[in-house]
Amino acid sequence: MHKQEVTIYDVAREAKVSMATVSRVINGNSNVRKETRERVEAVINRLHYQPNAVAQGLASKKTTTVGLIVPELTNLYFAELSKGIDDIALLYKYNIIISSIENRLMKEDEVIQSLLNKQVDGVIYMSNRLPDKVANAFKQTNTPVVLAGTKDNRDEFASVTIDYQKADTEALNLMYNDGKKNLAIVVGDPDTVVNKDNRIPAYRKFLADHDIAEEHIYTKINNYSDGYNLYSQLEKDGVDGVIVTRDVTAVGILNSVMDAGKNIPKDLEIITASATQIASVVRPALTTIKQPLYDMGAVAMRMLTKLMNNEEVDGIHVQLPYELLKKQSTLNQ
Amino acid sequence: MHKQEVTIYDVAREAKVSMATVSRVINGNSNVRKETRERVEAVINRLHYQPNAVAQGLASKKTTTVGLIVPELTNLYFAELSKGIDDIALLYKYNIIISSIENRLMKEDEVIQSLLNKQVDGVIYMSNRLPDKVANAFKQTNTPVVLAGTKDNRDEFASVTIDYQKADTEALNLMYNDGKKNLAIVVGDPDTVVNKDNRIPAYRKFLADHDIAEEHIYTKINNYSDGYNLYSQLEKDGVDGVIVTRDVTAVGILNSVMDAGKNIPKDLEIITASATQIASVVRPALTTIKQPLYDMGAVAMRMLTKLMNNEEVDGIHVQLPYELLKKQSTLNQ
DNA sequence: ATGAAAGCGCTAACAG
DNA sequence: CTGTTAGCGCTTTCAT
Repeated sequence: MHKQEVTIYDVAREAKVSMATVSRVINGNSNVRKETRERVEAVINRLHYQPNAVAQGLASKKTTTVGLIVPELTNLYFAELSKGIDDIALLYKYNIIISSIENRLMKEDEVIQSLLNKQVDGVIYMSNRLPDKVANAFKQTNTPVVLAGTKDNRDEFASVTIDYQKADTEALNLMYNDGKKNLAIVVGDPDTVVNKDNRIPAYRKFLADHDIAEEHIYTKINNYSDGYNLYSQLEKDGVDGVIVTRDVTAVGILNSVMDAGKNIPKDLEIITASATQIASVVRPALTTIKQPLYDMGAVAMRMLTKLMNNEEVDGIHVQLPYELLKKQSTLNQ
Repeated sequence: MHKQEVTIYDVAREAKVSMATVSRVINGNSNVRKETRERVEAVINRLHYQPNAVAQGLASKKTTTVGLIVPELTNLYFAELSKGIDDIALLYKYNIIISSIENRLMKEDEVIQSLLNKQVDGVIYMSNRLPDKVANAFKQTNTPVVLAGTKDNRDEFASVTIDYQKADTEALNLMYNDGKKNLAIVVGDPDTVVNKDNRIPAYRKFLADHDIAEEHIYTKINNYSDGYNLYSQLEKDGVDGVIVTRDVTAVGILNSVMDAGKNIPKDLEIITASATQIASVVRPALTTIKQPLYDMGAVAMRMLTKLMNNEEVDGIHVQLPYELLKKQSTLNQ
């Protein structure tokens, strides 16, 4: 970067006003006479002046930039959340610094620290774990944070989610009513708040409520091939209905079932807990708990703008409605 | 953002050195005596000092931030490119400001201008169109730009791509050798450089070389349902082999064919030109021109780091090798 | 090897 | 409504 060619000072000189007035014009401050404003604007256009956001940031202590923490870039679940975030960010003129934390090159807290050093005004956090170190960094720098599509057991961070327990219960119930009694749940990391405190308890409660003794919880099933390989186990365990948290995992199971010459949904019903595009284009199409991902992102970002401006927010834990979308991987259509 | 609690000045005072020396320590300048360095580092750790990147940016005129322009967030093609970019960016300690331009709320050049105002050190551009206004903005601000997975007819911007003409020719040839003589090409925007100057010419040349008179070029087919709806037309036109640029579009065609009770690849062969995960999990799996998306992103970002540091680059137009990956949507497996 | 001092480009009291 | 004056927190000559 070379020295900036035209600065606020040049505009001031050409328009025969002080920098302060130019600054007022830029920032839409109403305390400027119409004539003056127009004269300044004319000069701005003539010189093609563009304010230096870094200097603005240093002087005003606001960067109009928010950080986005995402576990993986190549996961449509986060991409769809991000889209909602991005639209609202654009609306409120915030830029987004995105940081994926899947990379083991740098530890998560270093990634977040580097974000904080950039003086972001706020953070949307989509990872399903929030280590103490990271939480402390947020608190120390007094940076507003909103969790999107995930939860934390500390109550202090705002969040936007769905009612995972209710959704899972409803999904299990659907399969149960289809006559499936040997139900299973397939998750990735069993220790995340969403899994440990919501999904798995809901599953266990369902079993208890229906006097089912045998529990089938499969953990650390993270991707397509994990799903594909899991089916032989499911078959061995006599599972006839399964709820899967990641849809690409569900597709792995789906393909495995079909390759084994079995039938979906007759031999196995599948319900996936996140409805990204991938769940709807495979055949048979997957019945899903349709989370309103775009809206969740949008609501999270909107809430963040309020927190950044110290506005009132009514309730920092928002739950949005989901929909149980019946497709071809369950019987009762 | 409140006033920063601990600044370089505090560290200087506590360590009994000048700000200049602290700055040298932070930036790894070797002109600091070992003892002094250690004393300063001790204070930095004790006070938990973190440099303010905004102030650094203003003073040094480098923000260690790059801009990423992406057409859509929810497209795995760009997501996989982005992952390669992100990994290399992390390696060289750059942050990424991502801007999607799918949003019609703000015009593209405004989005780019806002990025430039943030004083990004460079830009990776993934949109398939580069308007004059945008190109001029890049030139005026002297910001290095690398196009990733796309081309521009101006020769001035660096790019990382594959040889689209060669790839398409090879794909067409595969289908031709399978006995398919009524070949078609399906694209989105027909006026992008990649389509207009590469894919479509390659298709036409193939027809000419094989004395095929009838041309089937379908344009503005952008998404799953466009693809799904297109099949009736393809059938009417007697098309028996098709090359599709977007894989989700290809999946639309695929499902439409199957719903019509036809067979893939017997009745229709499909080759998709971008191998994202979605192409590999559907059944039948799609034969694809496998672009090395991750590598393309990584190479683009590496090249950008060189441009930002005024280092030598040998050739600003890089073509990476692709692979024609035969799956179940073509006969000759 | 270290320090003093002058900015980087802008905002924000404060005064008038 | 407008100008003056301090900074914001850091880097970077230029001396020494």
